[in-house]
Amino acid sequence: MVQIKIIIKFVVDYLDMPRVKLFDEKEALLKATDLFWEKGYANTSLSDLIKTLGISKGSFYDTFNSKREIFDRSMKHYQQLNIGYLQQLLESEPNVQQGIRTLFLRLINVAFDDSLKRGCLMANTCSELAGSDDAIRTFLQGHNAIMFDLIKNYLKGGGLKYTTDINALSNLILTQLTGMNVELKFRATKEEVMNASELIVGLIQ
Amino acid sequence: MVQIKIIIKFVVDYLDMPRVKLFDEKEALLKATDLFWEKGYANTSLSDLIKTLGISKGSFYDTFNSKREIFDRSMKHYQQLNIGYLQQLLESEPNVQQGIRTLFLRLINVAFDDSLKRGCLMANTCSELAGSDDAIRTFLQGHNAIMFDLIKNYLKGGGLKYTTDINALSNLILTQLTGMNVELKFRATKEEVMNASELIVGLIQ
DNA sequence: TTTTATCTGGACTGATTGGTCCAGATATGT
DNA sequence: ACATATCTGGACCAATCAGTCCAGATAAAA
Repeated sequence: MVQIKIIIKFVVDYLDMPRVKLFDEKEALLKATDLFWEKGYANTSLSDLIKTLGISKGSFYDTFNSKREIFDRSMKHYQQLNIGYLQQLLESEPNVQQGIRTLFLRLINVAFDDSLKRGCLMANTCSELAGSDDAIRTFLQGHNAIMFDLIKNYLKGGGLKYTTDINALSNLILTQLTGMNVELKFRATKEEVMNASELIVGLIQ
Repeated sequence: MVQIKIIIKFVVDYLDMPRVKLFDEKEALLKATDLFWEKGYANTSLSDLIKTLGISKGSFYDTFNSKREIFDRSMKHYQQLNIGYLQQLLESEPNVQQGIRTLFLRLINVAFDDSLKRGCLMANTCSELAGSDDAIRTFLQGHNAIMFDLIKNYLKGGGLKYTTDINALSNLILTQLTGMNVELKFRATKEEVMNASELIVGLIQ
């Protein structure tokens, strides 16, 4: 730690560095993520971005280079949040049936209570761009594979007695989550979605 | 019929109508539907439209008034196709378990073999616009209700012995179809999707 | 042939797009 | 005080956006 401080001091001395402090780049990325999540890629303009991030056009391009680049970074940031959230949820619930039930219920509650009806950034982007953009398609494929492994390994560790095809069940759960994220934009009540997801929960035994 | 011909002749005489024939409006609408389906609303430009429809800008605005209006008509046209297709499929299969299985399999095959990866126009529009456009949200809600009734009544007529909650099952099927339509844009193989849907089919007994 | 409505293609509008550039303001370590 | 890198805000760019308008071409019934 002392060594690092010495190195930093040396570099700073060497460059004679003024005005070192930047605006908070992580905070800006977080705001951008929220914006893309709400409006989609095409519908988010650069003037939207710099207004929301609270920085100037110059700083924006100095830091993020292009609209597409900050979008890619937003996607990765959102992905990390998503994966971390799922990991934490599954780790805290040893009963796998109850774990998946909670997964559904939390999504329903969060998505339904979101007045902006944003759904899921990954699902939205899949609908908007995966059909025409190879890089996006590959990224989403990778993300799905990660989510799949998390669910599958979780179920595998649950000592299920009657569930024969854990791969199929994992895919079923993931696809249902995707569908729910889309449909919750127009749903009037939570109950029908809850009842449907309970049918899947019933398969976990 | 004779009366109608007389009325038409009278109207034509009265207006002294020249150049009666229009370009094929239905065919143009079909092409527009395909285009919105492939590219989404925002990403479809007016120059895209008139190029694809093969008509001039003047004729376009004479006939369709605005980009939004032809989009609404495209949505309704797509909806009719969708509903008609589902009705026909269900009517032709008395065994409800087999009927739902066929529903899944056909979607998987059609969506997977679509090189344009268009998914479903309704699902795409839901992701793009339902969060911010009240009219679209209401329309999609209505469409979902129609699809729900079709599935529910179909299942109800199947004399199922072990299926207790037909409402929940109908919603489960619809949400799964939505999720599949989204995810099939990045899926590499059909099999995993098929195996997942078979778990739902297994609930129909 | 005349009449008349449709159709075409392009000029045009004002607004917005993503992106570049830069002069001047600002802040920080020396 | 000075040197210097960051930040700002706006001018500017070419391209595109949805939409308007219209003169001239076209075609069909009379």
